[in-house]
Parts: sequence; C-alpha cells; structure tokens
Amino acid sequence: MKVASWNINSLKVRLQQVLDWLESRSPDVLALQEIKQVTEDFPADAFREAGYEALASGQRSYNGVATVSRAPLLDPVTDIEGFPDPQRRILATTSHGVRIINVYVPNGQSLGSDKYEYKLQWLAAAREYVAAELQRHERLLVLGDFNIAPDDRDVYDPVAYGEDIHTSGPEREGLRALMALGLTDVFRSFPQPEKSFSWWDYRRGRFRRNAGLRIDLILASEALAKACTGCRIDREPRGWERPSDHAPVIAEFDL
DNA sequence: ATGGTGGTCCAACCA
Repeated sequence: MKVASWNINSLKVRLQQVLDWLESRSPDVLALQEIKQVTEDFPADAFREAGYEALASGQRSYNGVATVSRAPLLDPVTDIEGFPDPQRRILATTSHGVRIINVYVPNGQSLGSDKYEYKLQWLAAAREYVAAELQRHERLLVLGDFNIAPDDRDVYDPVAYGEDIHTSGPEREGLRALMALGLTDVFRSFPQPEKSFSWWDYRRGRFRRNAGLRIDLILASEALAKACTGCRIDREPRGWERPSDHAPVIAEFDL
C-alpha cells in the first residue's frame, strides 16, 4: 500500500496538478489538506474518473481536508468528539483495512496568540481521539500537515529560526504526546538526505534556497510502522508552475 | 524591524 499526504493550498487552483500527480505516482491513498472549498464543490467526479474514491470535509475559503483512495472509504468521521469546532481539519476513514486519520493541524500564527492556544488545545483533543481510535484499529495512520517541525533536523537553520511557531517546546511536546500513544514518524525510519523539508514559504526565494521545514508527517501505529518499507518527500511538484507551498510525502507499506 | 508571496474573493484575513 502506497500512501501520501499533500497540503494543496486550494484544490480549485491545483486540481489538475493533483490528477497529474496521482497518474504518475499512483498511490493507493492520498490525504489532502487546505482544499479551501465547501464540501459541495469538491470534485469527486474528477477523482472517480481517475479511478479513485474520494471524501471531503470542506469549508469556505480556509482549511478543508479530503481523502482519495483506490478502495472504498468507510466509516467517515469529521469531528473530534467533545471538541466542537467549525474549522474543517480532520477526516478519519477506513480504507485498505487501515484507519486513515487525515489532519490539518492549526498553524498557530505566533507564540502566545489566541491561535497558538487553539493549536495546542486542538492537538490535545486530537491525541485523545487518536488514543480511542487505536483501541479500535491496530492498523492506523495519522498523516497530514502538522504545522510542527519535530526536531532541529527538520528546520533549515535551527539556530537562526530559534523557538518560534512550528518549533516551540509546547508544540513539540504536543506532538510528542501524540506519538507516545505508539506512533512512529516513518520518514525517520529510513536514511534521508540532509535538509529534507516538506514546506517552503512562498516569500524570499525560500524554495530556491531550500530554506524549509519538515512539517508534513506520516505517523504509523506499531503494526504499520513494522510494515513500512520506505518514506520520502517528493520535491518535484514544489518546482512546478504555480505550486502549492508544500510537497507531498509518500510512504509504502508491505501488508 | 519590515516585508517579501500566494489564496480567497474585493477588504481583509490567513498562511
């Protein structure tokens, strides 16, 4: 099973890029974040014609997640129980015998802001939801845009960047607490090129200078982490005309 | 310290 995650920063703008990418990489599952469209506008037909089932949880202008799969998408859940939230940031489905929890963790804006507090609360609530899901599903993935660089290897210049949004102690602790449920960041299960990143700000030539962060992650339960045979970041689409600011992450599992 | 770019959708917000 080949699984991918990609923050697409508007599916309206980049639907053709996603379809081209599906055709060339041929994943079994693709988790999309920041589709930035309401669920009713989600182009399920275009995915069906490409041979994929698709489900979305969208909203106007901001956020929105969708999951695309070769196999049916079962038991969809679009909210964290006990954490009422109008922002569409999570979509859990079951496909290929795997519980797939697609997340768009809040950005958090700046340390100490209201959005930062919301980010930490969202993470804590997501952790409780994932804990419950792990009781029900041995094979489970949490993948998406976490808006957190797990450690200094995931930051282009950790000294210059310092303790800021995406790298702060409380954010990293929130991610660590989620992973402590028994989830593995499978990218780090394999040797990787130095300075591997998944997001580069559009401003100041950050992609050209490879001044990025690795904030898009695929976390696997123990049973799946053991079955993982590889994980890589596909930088190519970031270099395309009118790209998303994120690159896709791909993991393969021998099930 | 500021502003640089890009998306949504037309003023301002979000990243």
